[in-house]
Amino acid sequence: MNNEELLLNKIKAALIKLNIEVEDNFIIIEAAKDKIHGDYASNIAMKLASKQKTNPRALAQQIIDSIDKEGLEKIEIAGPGFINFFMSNETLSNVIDLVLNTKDSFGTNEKINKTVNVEYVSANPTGDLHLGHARGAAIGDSITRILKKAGYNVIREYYVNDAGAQILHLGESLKARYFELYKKKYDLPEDGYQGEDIIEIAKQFKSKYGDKYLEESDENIEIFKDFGMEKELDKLKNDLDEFRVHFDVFSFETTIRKGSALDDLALKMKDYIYEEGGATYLATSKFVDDKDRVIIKSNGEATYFWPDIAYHLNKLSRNADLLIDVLGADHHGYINRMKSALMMNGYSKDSLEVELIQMVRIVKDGEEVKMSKRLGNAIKLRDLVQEVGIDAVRYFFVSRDAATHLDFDLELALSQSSSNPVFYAQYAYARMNNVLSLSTIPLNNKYNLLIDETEFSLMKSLSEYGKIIQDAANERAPYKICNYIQKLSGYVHEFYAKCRILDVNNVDLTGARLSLIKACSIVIKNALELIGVSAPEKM
RNA sequence: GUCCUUGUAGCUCAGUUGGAUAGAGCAACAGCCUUCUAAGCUGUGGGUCAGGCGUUCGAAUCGCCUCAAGGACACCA
Repeated sequence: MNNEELLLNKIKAALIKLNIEVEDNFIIIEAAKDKIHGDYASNIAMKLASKQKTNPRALAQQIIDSIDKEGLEKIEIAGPGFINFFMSNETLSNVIDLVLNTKDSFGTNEKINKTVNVEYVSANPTGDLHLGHARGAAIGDSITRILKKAGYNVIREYYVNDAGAQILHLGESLKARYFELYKKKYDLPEDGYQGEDIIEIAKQFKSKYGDKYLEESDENIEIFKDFGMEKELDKLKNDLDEFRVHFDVFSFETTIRKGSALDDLALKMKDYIYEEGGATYLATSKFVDDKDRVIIKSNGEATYFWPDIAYHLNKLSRNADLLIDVLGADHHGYINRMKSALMMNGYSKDSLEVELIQMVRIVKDGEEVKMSKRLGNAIKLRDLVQEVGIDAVRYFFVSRDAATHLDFDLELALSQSSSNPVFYAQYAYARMNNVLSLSTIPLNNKYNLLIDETEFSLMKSLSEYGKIIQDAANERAPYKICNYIQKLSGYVHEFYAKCRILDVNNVDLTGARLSLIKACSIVIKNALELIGVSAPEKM
């Protein structure tokens, strides 16, 4: 039990004694900003005063009178009616043993019987991942790690749109490059891909098939499509793997559309489908969309929306209680459209949640760098990782709320300067690790010797970890983990600068301090893992 | 025009779901290494929380209006 929970239970018990009933989440315990106000504070008396027809300070006094004071140094009423709690040193230090005993599972919440399917990246396998994908990958992956830590069952999923025009262009582009290798001409489509990678794949195609597919006719295009996609997808998987982003399931549009799947779906949803001007519409405006959407164009082709509905239903049918899509911010209009379609099938509006990732603007020399995937001159994830390292890229991309625009300053990212906050945290970890490895003094639990202000800051900060994970999970907000890491690392550096840890003349204090920094190193490493950043033993 | 996101120190951003004197980092300035890693620490300066009105014991946070920036509003993906 952490300090907040301890106090919450105490307040709850006191309120019951006073015959006041409240919901658990009505009671708020917050860490005091100023030491004068103790360690923790609650505004419960002020929140309840008007309901109880009394004044806040009087109610606060009543609560204090009936509260169990074990583990507390003292309790005070302050200001308009705050109750300030001063914890005993022993209570504060409990967290050290808790961390040392539970190790990596510290901060893990009890299993929640809920399965969340998180879909992210889902870039078409027609080229390399660029920075926009990278932010989605970093955030999506971190969200899955945090949700798992918070106790959810998580399915990490990638959707491949392998049935559309883009893959056809890929096949044609590959075919053109393949023909080139035999000095033959095959017209590259206008929207074809020009990247170098296609030439490379063409060579692989040649070494596998030789000159077997040199006919001009379109009949063999499937061979090129499949081959190209497989190679491109392998590349994406490799890049993502290196970026520490992994998936449990890859779903393919062609599989979703197999056989009569879409026709069956149309039959099932027929009450909401109508034709107008040659096109087929879905009446999404009957639910939460502002207008109806085309699902089959007048030329007979399905829009992307239509198989996407089948896909989302497929995900839900696979034992998922909640779907989270991590998408680019340009998909804003997509949200209510898809929610409406799911509602038509009896799911609630909240069965789908979309995390929009705002654009990454790339700035160089004070000017925005535009990129184009087709022209092959985009800044690739792979290149960036090579320049600045995986840790910096991953940290940088999740360090802010997904909904805010991110200016990625190339010079800043490419220069390995100390302004990168990831070093601050890793350095804190490496320092502690270094001390632990140098010491021959055994760890002990004489925590009553830990009385420095910086030591209490560390203990309180450790105690907060579980709540931070809960918050980050509930709000799908990895940046909250970053903020926590910065705060805890800061306390570590302060402590390190102020308190000498190793002292052969004071084995008791040294042992207690070693226990404390061991606990800190466990939590920092753990928190860094949640955002996919490594914790180096040495720097 | 409608909708979404954003607006906090010179810059980049936090702000614990409405709490006490609004905080970090970078940048500037002044200090701290014969002792565990100075990629660090300590201190100083820096604010009309875009603006206005409202809600209440209490607002950066909630509501309405105005202003500004970016994005979305396809038989594109």
